[in-house]
Amino acid sequence: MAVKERIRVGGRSARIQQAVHDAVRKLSTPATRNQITVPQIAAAAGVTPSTIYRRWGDLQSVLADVALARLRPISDPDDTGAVETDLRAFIEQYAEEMSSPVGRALLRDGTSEVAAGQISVCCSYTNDHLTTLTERARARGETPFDAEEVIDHVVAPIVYRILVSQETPTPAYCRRLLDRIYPPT
Amino acid sequence: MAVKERIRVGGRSARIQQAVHDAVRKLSTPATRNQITVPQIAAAAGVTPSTIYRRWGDLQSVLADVALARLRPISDPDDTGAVETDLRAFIEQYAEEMSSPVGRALLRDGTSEVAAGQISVCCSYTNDHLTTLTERARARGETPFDAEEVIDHVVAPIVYRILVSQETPTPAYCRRLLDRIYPPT
DNA sequence: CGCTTAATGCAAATCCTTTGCGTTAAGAAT
DNA sequence: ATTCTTAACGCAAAGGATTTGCATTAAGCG
Repeated sequence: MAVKERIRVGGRSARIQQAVHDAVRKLSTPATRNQITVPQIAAAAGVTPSTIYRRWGDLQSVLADVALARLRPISDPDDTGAVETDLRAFIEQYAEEMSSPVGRALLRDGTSEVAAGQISVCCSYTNDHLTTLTERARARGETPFDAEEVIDHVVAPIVYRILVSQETPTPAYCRRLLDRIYPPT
Repeated sequence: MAVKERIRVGGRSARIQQAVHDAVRKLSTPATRNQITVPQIAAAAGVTPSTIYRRWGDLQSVLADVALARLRPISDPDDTGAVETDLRAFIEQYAEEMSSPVGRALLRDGTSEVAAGQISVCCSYTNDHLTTLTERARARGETPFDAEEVIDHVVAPIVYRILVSQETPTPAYCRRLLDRIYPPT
């Protein structure tokens, strides 16, 4: 179930959302992560379970929401001065972030939105970041990379390893993937 | 939770397993897929819910078990006589199968297996199939493809689309990916 | 300041899940 | 074939989770 759009952004509503997010983070130790329940979160956040059910729908959506909020800070990839190094830096950071237990959980929660055919937000974040890099490149007068190709042949393999085959993508592995986009001279 | 190994394979145990599988399939219309409950399955299968909980642990595991049983028939990729067409046929079938609600659910269930560092079953199926194809190629005296490269640059993008960006990988898209392994002459 | 209404709290009702215990039937031994 | 052992099952009660109706609170607005 999707998270409700919040018409009212200020005051109590925002406070409760914050309290719930904090509660989830506090309860999200690696050991207990799979046993979190809505009533637990509610108790830790000082609200009633029904509030959470009404606003988020189910546990999965709460976790996904928190996961997304937590991914947002990556938003601004470092500006290294050149598009190739920008992309390499971003991908390395992305792989490291997503490989961690937290990142992995975030990835899982972010992709487990079940309901409608709405686009996964954690996917559009990645798209946004890549777009930022290409625009930056264009502003510099550089030839930008093909974002779709990077998604298919760099991001996708990294995510596949993390999510499916349960291997950790090493920096060396990431570099090898990137060498397909920017062949070493 | 993993499905219990069944020590007793015949008789009542097998009958119930079959009944539960049939019940899930019968209840798995695209519309109702997300609202199936264990008690529903139990009722349709003519058993008590506690039986299902004890044997499978939770709803997720039941669905995963059924999904796996349903995907097993893919096991033997068609033999088209040449390694390239073998791979192309397999990938196309794989993409189609995994794009379906059932396949998608399997991928999800496969990745949501949290417990130990055990390798995901649906991942090892894929590995097995690719190994089958490479061995077949070798037996024919052909040069086999690099399985890891196929995973990274063909399978991974397909899975990423299904799982993360929620697009359907079209046959044309799959062919384009495969053209990187076998460039069109 | 008062009005309107979305969001929350509370509590009851419903449904899902777990668990203890007696029963059934599969598989092995006689 | 019969008996024995025990895994798997059914039943029912207990324990949580989820849903829902209704009263209350507090945002946002004129």
